[in-house]
Amino acid sequence: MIDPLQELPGYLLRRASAASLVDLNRRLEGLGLRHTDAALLVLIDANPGITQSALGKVLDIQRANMAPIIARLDARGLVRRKPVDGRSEGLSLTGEGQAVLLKAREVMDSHEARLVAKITPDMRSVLVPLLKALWLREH
Amino acid sequence: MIDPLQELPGYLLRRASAASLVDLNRRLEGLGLRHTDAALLVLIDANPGITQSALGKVLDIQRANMAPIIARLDARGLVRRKPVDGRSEGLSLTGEGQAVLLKAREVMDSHEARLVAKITPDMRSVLVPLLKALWLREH
DNA sequence: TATTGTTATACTCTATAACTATA
DNA sequence: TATAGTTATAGAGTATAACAATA
Repeated sequence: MIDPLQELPGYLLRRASAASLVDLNRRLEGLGLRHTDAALLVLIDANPGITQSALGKVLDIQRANMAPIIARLDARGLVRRKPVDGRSEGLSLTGEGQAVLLKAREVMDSHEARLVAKITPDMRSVLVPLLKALWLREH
Repeated sequence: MIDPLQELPGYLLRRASAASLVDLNRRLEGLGLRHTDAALLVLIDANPGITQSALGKVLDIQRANMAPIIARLDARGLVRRKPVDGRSEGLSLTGEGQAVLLKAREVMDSHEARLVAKITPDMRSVLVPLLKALWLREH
């Protein structure tokens, strides 16, 4: 089997990401969360009062797609909505939301640790700046 | 805005991959291909006679999902099927398929070049082994 | 029994358009 | 006019189950 894709960084990036994501979602299953839910809990916790649309901009999720996600977190009692002005609502975590976040952070942290454990210390030292650079849009 | 996700390699991996994939798919649009189609053309070209199920194993696409993808490439006249035994068919590129692959390779190569151009030479030297290592399943 | 290709189907994720109410 | 939230909907991508034909 000749696989010319094996030397393409873009392809490898995609496969590594997909594999990591499957792993993370599997491990979050027990908490009834998807990776996006976990990311949202982290962001709301770090920025109490943040709005749906601001969260959507950070995570590149459109307003229309944010609505049902936040509605679900709200219905589960993890998130609280408090009107900021007449049209937007500031979000914050409930006590239950904070408790779930704690467990989600454990899952995320061990997931990250497993990921980083796969590479050498040399690679580890450039990993974050490397991925941030790859993420940047060209102009 | 405090964003604790910015320091998580797994999160950055996902965002970098998603951004890169959107870019690639946009650039393949003119050829009427998705990134998966392009990957399949590359693999079929490099391994004439390969079967659907073998391709699915390489790309982690299930048999059930391969069927309509190959059927579409066949209907477009890019791929030819030749029975290997009574149940499996060896795939190869038609002349038209090879012509489209040439253009797809141009798109892919420039996409890869743009991606690699975002990072420093230091990072470049470890990029492929780094991503391969991240991709590996733990045991 | 196991494998190849296929169909049907359901679920998630994503994208667009349109509506409301508010600024 | 522009923005925040929402609803509806369509398109991908992905997952499982089941079937026929063949090994």
